[in-house]
Amino acid sequence: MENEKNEARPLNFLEKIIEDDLKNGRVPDNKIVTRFPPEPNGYLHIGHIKSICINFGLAEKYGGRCHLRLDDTNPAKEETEYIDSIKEDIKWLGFDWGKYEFYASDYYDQLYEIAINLIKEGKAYVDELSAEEMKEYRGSLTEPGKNSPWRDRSVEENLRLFEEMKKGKYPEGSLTLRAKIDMASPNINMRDPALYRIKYAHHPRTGDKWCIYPMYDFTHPISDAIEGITHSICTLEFEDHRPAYDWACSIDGIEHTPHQYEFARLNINYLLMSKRKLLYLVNNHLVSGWDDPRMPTISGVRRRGYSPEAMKDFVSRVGVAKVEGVVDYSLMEFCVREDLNKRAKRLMAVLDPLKIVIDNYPDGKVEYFEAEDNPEDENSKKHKIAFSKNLYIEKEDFMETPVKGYHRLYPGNEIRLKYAYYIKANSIEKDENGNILAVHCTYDPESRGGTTADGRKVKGTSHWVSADHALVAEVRQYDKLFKAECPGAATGNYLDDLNPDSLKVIPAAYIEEEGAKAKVGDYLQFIRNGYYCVDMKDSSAEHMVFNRTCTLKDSWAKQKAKMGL
RNA sequence: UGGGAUGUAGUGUAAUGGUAACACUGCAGAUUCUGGUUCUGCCUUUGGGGGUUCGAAUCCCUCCAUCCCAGCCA
Repeated sequence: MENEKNEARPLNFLEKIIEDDLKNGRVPDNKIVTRFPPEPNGYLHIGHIKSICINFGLAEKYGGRCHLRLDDTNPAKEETEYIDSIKEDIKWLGFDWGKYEFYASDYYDQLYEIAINLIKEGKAYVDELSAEEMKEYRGSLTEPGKNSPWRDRSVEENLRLFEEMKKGKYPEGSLTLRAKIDMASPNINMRDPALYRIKYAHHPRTGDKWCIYPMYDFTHPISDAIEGITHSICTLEFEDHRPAYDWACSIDGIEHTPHQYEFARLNINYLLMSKRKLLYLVNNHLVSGWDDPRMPTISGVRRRGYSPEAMKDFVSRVGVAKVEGVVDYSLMEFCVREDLNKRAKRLMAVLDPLKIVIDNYPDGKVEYFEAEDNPEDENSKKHKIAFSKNLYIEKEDFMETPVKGYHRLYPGNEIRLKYAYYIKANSIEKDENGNILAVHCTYDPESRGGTTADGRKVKGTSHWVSADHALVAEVRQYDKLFKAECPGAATGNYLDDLNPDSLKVIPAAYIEEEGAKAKVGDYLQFIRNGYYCVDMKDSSAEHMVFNRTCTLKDSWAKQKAKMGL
């Protein structure tokens, strides 16, 4: 099913490059090797799904392999918790790196040796410039930089200093090891980039073994080279680093030469993908955590009830290119709905109840009707639904004085209760303030099962539950976290665009009994209400909690809006 | 103002010298025991200006717009 959809798609620019490389024998053993290299400093988000799908997807498609490499070169920011969540998220998406799990820190010894050789070749030096001084010496975007006064130390002195740096003789920030490239380069990344800095931080994997840590521009290309990566795919902001990447790959002793390619990262309107901003939301309890169902994290969308297949379909539809754009949220919702429509089990749930009394239905009588689990599935199973005299329907399915175009229940109008009977509204029971307490109806016994012998049609079909049989559960109605397409665009502060209605809790919704069987991971549709899932954290057998994954398309709501209602 | 990149319907992505298309959105209609699904139709596109060519989204020149880069972050 998934493959059919992908087959028709044209090649993206990376696939073209790879096919060309393969065709021209530029790939060792004709096996491409890619890698997904997250820094374990936060939770993966939807943007990472694109990168994961590209890297693992390309490897799958061309019979190569994809490495998982945790880019752990900055112990100040990285934590084991993040490593674990990253692995879980990739697995959830259905990708498997097998034995190819690596850490940049696996290469610390090799990197150190390479640095020593660089020094010996006069291609690296220990600098004593402070951070501020280094900034000054770097020049600006328009002006060239100038050489550090420490640039021309002897090899011996550099070797000694670097050795001492490693041994912990110097405080943080006092010394760096720098590549000797070109302080006048128009590309700032080539103005003697730092290779190593001193950092007295506990590393999640190497502990306190090291107090000097290699920088990205040094570590990444060499890690790629060591692992035999053929196509090192990253996002656009690293384009400027490609010369540095190529510089590192050309260091003596590096035999394998990987190549870097850049694609545009995924942006989606109404969503924020910045780790810093997401972290703020978490720390300030504006959401319940990284896995809050409103978060654009992988753990968030998982808990929200999106399926990995839907997310993969989504990024596949977005495509891969070098144009920086913003994808419509509606495309993602489309993918989620399309996926869920095919797989979600249908249940009837009344979220905003209006009591219905079927006056001509015998007291205490209970009938069971059969409901299809999924009408989209030919082999759908069925389940039973209890019907009785006292029912609930949605409040919005009844109007005392109907507006134009309304074809649900109103006095004198006949509708169908799905799978059950036709009913007609007779009278309205109100309290002293005029609030409706119940609507009294009569049912047509001839319409049993939802159709009549005379073949007459009704325009409305409502879902319902039997008041005496319903499961009472909590329902969390999630909506977009931000109400603006580009949060913060108007005021400069994304918090101003937080959607105050992003979560509405319904403490006691009525759900048909079958709902009690729902488990974490099940995909559900509450008929006419939306797609739902069982909350993986807060739901229990005694107190079930359902999350709204997304709404159904609602053309009636649109029509009403147009009429100004 | 230095360097690097990118401009194709509202959005995303194809078309690499030969009829500009696919998907989403939007709009209209049909079907429907979910105002869902499904089906049909409609809307709208090559940033501007030159040039090469029988022919340009595609090649050349130029202008414009947008994004990225001055961490001892990745």
